Amino acid sequence: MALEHAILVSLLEKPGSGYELARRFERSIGYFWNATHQQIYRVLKRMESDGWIDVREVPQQARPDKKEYSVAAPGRAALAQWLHEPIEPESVRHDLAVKIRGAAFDDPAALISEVERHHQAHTDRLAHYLAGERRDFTGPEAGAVPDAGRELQHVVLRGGIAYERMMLAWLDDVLATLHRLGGAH
Amino acid sequence: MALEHAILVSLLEKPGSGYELARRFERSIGYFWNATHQQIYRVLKRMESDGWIDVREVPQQARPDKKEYSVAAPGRAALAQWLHEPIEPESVRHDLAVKIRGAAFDDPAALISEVERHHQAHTDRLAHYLAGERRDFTGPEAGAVPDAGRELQHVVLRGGIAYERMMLAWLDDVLATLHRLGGAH
DNA sequence: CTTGTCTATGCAACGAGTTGCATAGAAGGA
DNA sequence: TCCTTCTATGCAACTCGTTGCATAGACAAG
Repeated sequence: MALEHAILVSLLEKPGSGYELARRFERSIGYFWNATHQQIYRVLKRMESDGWIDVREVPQQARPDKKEYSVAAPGRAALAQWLHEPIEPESVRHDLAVKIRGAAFDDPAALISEVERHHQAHTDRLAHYLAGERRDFTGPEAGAVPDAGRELQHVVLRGGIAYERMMLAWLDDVLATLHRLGGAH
Repeated sequence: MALEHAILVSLLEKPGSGYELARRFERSIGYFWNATHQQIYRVLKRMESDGWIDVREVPQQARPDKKEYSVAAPGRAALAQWLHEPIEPESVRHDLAVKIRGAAFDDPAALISEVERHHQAHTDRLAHYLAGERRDFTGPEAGAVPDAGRELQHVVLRGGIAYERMMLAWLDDVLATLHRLGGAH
């Protein structure tokens, strides 16, 4: 229900086409809110017909023309309203947690390689976040003049980093547990 | 796609009715995988017609009769198969992260009370987890005889605890950032 | 020269998830 | 007495999300 709002934020940060939004959702924003290009195109259509966003046809050479979207006044208002509404604790879906509890009824040791794969994925994502932090949030200007947008993007990124570190520590705990159960067997 | 599997795990841990499953999803399991009673009843129907689970009508006094479900052999097999399939890094939806980035285009200070509400919710959930851990995973037998199911439930619970602690630390960071931006204003 | 990848947009169909409503008896409080 | 809450199940309608497929030009590698 908040894909519209995620798109509004992304377009306020920088106008762009549906395709570009889809790429952003794959990279930065998608780590906190994911969406496929189909979803994005459909929602952009609706937002446009609701007057939340404006379109501009941008002709290009050597590639198809694109439609660049930017946020209109009603879209800004809709975002402001959403920001003032309370939201509920998000609904989580931890497949891995379900699998771990399920492993009690199968072979726990068989999960080890799966958990190791996840460990690797989180290691990669952490490295990606840290590289982004070094690139975008270090240097002399950082901290001198407080830019709200920059500060807020940084605190969200710090959240991503904290999440990945927590996950890695937990996955180590899970692996140790699985090895213990496998060995006692 | 894995609600079936979450239900299978829950029914293997303890058979029960749709209503009981819905309550479990509200409490323990729902912190890692949430579902409404409508979804559960619908999926139970499908699982029953697929032969994954068995039903038993249980008459009761002073309350409506219930249908107690338990896992049949094909259900166990389906779960085992799923456990051996790799799963992708779960898709996340952090509304709050979107709101925080969106606050750059509104009043950051207006988010403070919202973030404080989330802080409170996570404090409560952490307390709930810790109480559960004290209740179910302490005492003389804990650690002496390694029971796989118990150990695996405990490691999942430790994950929940680690998650809540990480969130609380991050929300403190977010609050400090919002206060800094509000004060500089 | 064909195959594959990248940009760019979109339809159609299906499956998953949400919301509102309905039933119905028992228990407990205002 | 009436109102609400709890147990227990379910239908209907709707929106959201996913998957498969299609188009189409440009470019690079084999």
